Amino acid sequence: MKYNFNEIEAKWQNYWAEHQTFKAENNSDKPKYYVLDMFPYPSGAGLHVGHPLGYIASDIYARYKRHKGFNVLHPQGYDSFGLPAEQYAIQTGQHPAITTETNIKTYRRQLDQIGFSFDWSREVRTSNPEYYKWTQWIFIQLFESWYCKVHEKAFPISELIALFEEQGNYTLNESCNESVDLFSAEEWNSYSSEKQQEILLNYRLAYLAETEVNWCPALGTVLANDEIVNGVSERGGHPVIRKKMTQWSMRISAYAERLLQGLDTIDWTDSLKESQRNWIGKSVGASVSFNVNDHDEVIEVFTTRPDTIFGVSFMTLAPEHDLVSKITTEDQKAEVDAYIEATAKRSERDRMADVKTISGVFTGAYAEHPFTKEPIPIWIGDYVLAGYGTGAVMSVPCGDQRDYDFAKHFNIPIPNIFEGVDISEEAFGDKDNTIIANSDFLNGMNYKKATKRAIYELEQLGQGEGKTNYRLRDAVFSRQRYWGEPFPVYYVNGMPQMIEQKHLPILLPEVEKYLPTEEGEPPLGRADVWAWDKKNNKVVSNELIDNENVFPLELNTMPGWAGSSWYFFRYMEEVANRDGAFATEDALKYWENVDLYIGGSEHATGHLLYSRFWVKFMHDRGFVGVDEPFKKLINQGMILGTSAIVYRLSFYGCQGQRNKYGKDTVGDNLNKVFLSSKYIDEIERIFSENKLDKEFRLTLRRSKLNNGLSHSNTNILNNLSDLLFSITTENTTQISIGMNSFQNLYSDVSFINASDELDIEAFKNWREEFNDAIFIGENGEIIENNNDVYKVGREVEKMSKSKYNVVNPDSICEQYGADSLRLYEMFLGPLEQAKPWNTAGITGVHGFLKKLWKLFVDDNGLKVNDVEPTKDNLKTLHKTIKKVEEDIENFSFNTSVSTFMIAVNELTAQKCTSKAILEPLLVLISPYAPHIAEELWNRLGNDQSISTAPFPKFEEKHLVESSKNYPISFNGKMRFTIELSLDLSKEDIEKAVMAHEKTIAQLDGRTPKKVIIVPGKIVNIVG
RNA sequence: GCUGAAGUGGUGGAAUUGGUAGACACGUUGGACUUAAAAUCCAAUGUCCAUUAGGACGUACGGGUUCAAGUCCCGUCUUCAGUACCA
Repeated sequence: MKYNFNEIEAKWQNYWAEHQTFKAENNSDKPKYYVLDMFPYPSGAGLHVGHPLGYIASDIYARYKRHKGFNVLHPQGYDSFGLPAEQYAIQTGQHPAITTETNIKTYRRQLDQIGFSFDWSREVRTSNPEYYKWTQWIFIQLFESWYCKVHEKAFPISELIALFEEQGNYTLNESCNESVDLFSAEEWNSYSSEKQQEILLNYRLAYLAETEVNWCPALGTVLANDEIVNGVSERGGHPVIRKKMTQWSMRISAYAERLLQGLDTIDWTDSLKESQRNWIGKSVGASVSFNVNDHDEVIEVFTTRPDTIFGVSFMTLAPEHDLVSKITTEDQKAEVDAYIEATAKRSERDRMADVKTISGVFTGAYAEHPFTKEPIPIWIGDYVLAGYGTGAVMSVPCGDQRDYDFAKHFNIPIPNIFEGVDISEEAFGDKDNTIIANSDFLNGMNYKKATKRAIYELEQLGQGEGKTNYRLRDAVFSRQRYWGEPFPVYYVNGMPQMIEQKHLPILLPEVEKYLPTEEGEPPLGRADVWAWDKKNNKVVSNELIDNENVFPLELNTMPGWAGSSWYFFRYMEEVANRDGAFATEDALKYWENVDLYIGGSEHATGHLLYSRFWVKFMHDRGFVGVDEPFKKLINQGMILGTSAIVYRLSFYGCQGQRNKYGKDTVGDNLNKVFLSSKYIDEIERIFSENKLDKEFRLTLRRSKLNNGLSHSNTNILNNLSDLLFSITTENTTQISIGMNSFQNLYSDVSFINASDELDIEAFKNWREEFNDAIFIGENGEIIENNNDVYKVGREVEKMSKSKYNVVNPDSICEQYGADSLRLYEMFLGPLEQAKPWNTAGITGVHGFLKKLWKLFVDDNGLKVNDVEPTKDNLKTLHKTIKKVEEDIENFSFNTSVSTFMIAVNELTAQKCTSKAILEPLLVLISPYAPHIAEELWNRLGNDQSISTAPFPKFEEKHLVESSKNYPISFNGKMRFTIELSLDLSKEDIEKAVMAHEKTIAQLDGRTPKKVIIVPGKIVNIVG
């Protein structure tokens, strides 16, 4: 009986679906375990073999945990709002919902055929109204909250209002925008409701503010920093400019410290935590105010080195700094304006790339040193960034290399305030070995002490204080797009108002076109029915807007990360109970948070930071019990494609006589010629051995080679010469060939066999331009009727359509089966590592599955019986149990596949037919190759799914050995092995080894200086 | 620049605590079966020297510690990912 994987896999996929085998229970005596994948955006291209890698790993873990007696939640869904469907809608007019639905169908079919143990009954889609209702609800909660820095916690805004009414804002410490003025309780109470709302906006965690944004005119939308790659939009590569706009923002900066501290409580990789730490960018130091001479202005700076305050010899402002225009003197105005204009023209990209050029201008103004009262010249320079800190720095050239370079360049004095340090060549930045000098009351102190003292003195003067700065900026939350969550917001006199929870969801309106309006409004500006009737609590036609009862609704939509910041809670709730809340209290309490999260590292500073922020907020407000969403996180590495490259001659150098009609037919066939990769390697070798310039051309002449080169192998060129002349017309007398004579073209990888040989017929028929191609093969033949083979060059790079290296899982499943695909993806290498896909290798794991099958079934049917297992059988089984269990716990799935292969090879050699061995083996394999495991399990007479079977128990006693094959080394080099009993003492081992004939031969009469014996491991003889 | 990860046969990769480097698989070569191909099975396969026996070299490069180093320490180079001229 053959291993008919197609039939088996379809059978069990249907069985699992029908029996809801993987449905999680919210009431269970078992311990819970929540395994989650980053849900996919359903793109039109469907899945390629790289996508399921993480899903396969998480599925193995989920299935393993079920065997281990856990109640496992392993759901899946779709991040179904997003730009591609909208772009498609703009091009074709098809509603994004339809595109999305179609794509989801494809995804589901592809996912199903791989045999995942997802609980689809809990599926979520972020674009479903029943889902985004709760995204809108969370947004409202954020709007209705403020952050108290004293309690490090968010509270309802109503409590802040109560505080304002009682004591104004003089005494409060809360996270708010910088611009808020101080007011007393009386003043607050006297403000109009509008003014109060305006003030409150500065405190809300979701707030409306004018922000500088990355505006992409071509897409008509704002982009996040991580959506911009090299200064152009990630999608489409359009230019991006900076622009001020009124936008919804999220006050994630309030949570900077907690997001940082929380990293210590979760099991993520160091590199990922480090990314987040860098992104949050905490630096501890002081803020210092410098009074500007002859002005009322004060320059605020942030510094991490207040201890170097006496080393300040100038100040530098960002060219965009507000004070620049106020303090610049008449004399310097022209120069300053010119500089500002020049900077504005340079893109952010230019400014960042060009680190070496030092530029700046003196403003003519001076600030006063807080302690010495000396005047300090104020400069502007583009190395100071407006967006970080206060956009101004106190420059200490002796302690900071950039300040040093700037001072040197403009001949500004560089006072030395470090004891015993030479600063004639470069700045001294080593704060751990610093002793301060020439600094009044700081003299003789180290960095730590001087910092404390400087801050103390600044505080006495009222010109500074200790301060912690974070790089993390508030996150812009508005997108000028159609296919996203609409805001539950309408405007009364320009002030945003929330729609009450009971009227949610606010459904996305219909529009005729999905483009921004001609006036530059977002696509929702095209909706005719997009106004809020406050009396009747419903969305009504825009014509009814009267700004008394009917008001305009928000035109922006939410960004992609809104829906993905909380979806893991939605899965916790069974569909039947989903209406009343985003998840019930019981469900949240039972499932808590995600135990294992698997996904790509590209979300390190986006999704993974935003969802932590939302969860912390929801925790503060008591909506959830946990304050971190993902306990353990693993990033799967990318699966790369192995492109196949064919080399086409592309000629510039042919000479000869014209034909009798005077027509130039010289070499006219050569541009159809493809050379096998051997020739390319050889020619490259000849070029490098002779140190030839890339432009050099080898000259091939008819019937003789004349290139004047000394190299080891001219045969290949002679042979090539013969071949090429046989292809060209009679008139060709000379062919020049160089490194640039080859055009590297991609072949579709499906035309390549396991030995890198091209299927020439398939390639010729692939595209018209290749129909009459001529191939020169590895053995120096012009290929006709399989007389030679053509080998392609291979290159590992990202899978992409244009490189024809994309492999689709559908064809793999059809040809080898889902179990082979699953095993092979794991077998490729460590989960977290990037690795190339090469379909050729899949025969290895496929062959393994066939061997496994044959262990159970032969031509007469099932051959498993109740015979007593042998010692060897038991040893193999228990060795395998131990290794596989350790591997799964360590996410080392590649090595367990090898372990299975070894086990099956051994059991085959042992001719094992014992059910006591083979049945537990199936359970071990079932997380990896569930279909074949179910089938054989079923054939062994089990009527329950194998997924309910307990994981086999490892028993040490079967692995206990009585003897060991000792490696005997001489001076650390292993020479031979000796089989010795493990009971022997050190002395006995030494005796046995020294008496052995091979030892005597090896020593050749010498007496060893020393014999190292590690019982059970090794013997090393020195001397 | 900084941070993080990595560098092992022709290829993907093993070696989890310093103890037989190259497991497992692909590919290659030879053989069996077959009219033939596919499939399957058997054997060999790090490099070099040697008919054999055996030997030398070998985990990016240069040093070091150790009876023993892919693994630990110091220095250098290369690749990949992230990032911020961050005061």
